[in-house]
Amino acid sequence: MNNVKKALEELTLTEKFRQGNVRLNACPSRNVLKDVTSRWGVLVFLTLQQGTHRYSELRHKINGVSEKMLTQTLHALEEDGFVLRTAHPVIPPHVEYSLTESGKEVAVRVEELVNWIEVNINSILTAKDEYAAAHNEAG
Amino acid sequence: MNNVKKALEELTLTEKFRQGNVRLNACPSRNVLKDVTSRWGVLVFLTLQQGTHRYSELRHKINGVSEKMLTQTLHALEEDGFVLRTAHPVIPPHVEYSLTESGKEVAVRVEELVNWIEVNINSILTAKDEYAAAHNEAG
DNA sequence: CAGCATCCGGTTCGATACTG
DNA sequence: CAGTATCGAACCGGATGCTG
Repeated sequence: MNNVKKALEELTLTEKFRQGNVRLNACPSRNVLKDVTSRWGVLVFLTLQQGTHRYSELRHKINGVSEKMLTQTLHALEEDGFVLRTAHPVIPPHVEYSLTESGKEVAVRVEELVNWIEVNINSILTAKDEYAAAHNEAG
Repeated sequence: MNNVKKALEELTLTEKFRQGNVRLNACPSRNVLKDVTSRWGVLVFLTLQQGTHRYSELRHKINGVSEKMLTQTLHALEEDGFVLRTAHPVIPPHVEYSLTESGKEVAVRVEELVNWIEVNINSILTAKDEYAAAHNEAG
């Protein structure tokens, strides 16, 4: 089946990455981009840009995120070198997340994008209404 | 209009489900943000920023996108008022997609983000390697 | 050429329950 | 508090058939 074939190709890719220093000509930036622009990745950047946060603080501020997805998102961004994880060996556990230097670079660009959308959300919604009306006039 | 009123009520309901919060202002932008930062949304912005494209051209340039997802993405962005769809009534069909003014505004910000990542992809990958090494030193 | 409708396997998401 | 494990639900993406 195609599935097997595809899985095999992906395995090969994974192994290339694992074995280390192979710089693929295929764009790895798309993988990083996927982490950054992921649903919760964006919100993590926005939140951490305002300073260091604990896990529970992130969970509280990023409304709607599940534990699993927050953990998963933080892991990915940590692996990409955008987020720094600092675990204090105390009981109860105390873990802090902050942006690295490169993380801050990304964050300002993410913020510019989000900021534009928030500023223009009203005209966007208006356009949406008009679009819906135009496509639903027979209603 | 009744449509607007009803849409507003539905929006409020959606907000309650999505956020469980009273802040009506923060949430619609999150929906738009989701469209913009979606996996293929980003690539559509980047491609259309270079000019008008036909459906098949988009499908060809955005490597890996399926027909269904491209259609779905274009619909969402059109509804948000970022993409303009122009269908020429000829046989065979000729449909062109381009960015609206607000779409262009978004596109430049998306491009800045992507551009930074592409420029810094090497140091990001290096960091990734180091991270993997540090977490895998036992072999 | 540019879609839409549908089915289906695979992946991802998210709530719950549980661990250290 | 900060996660992990698990399972059902939702979503993604390919294939196919049909339309104009």
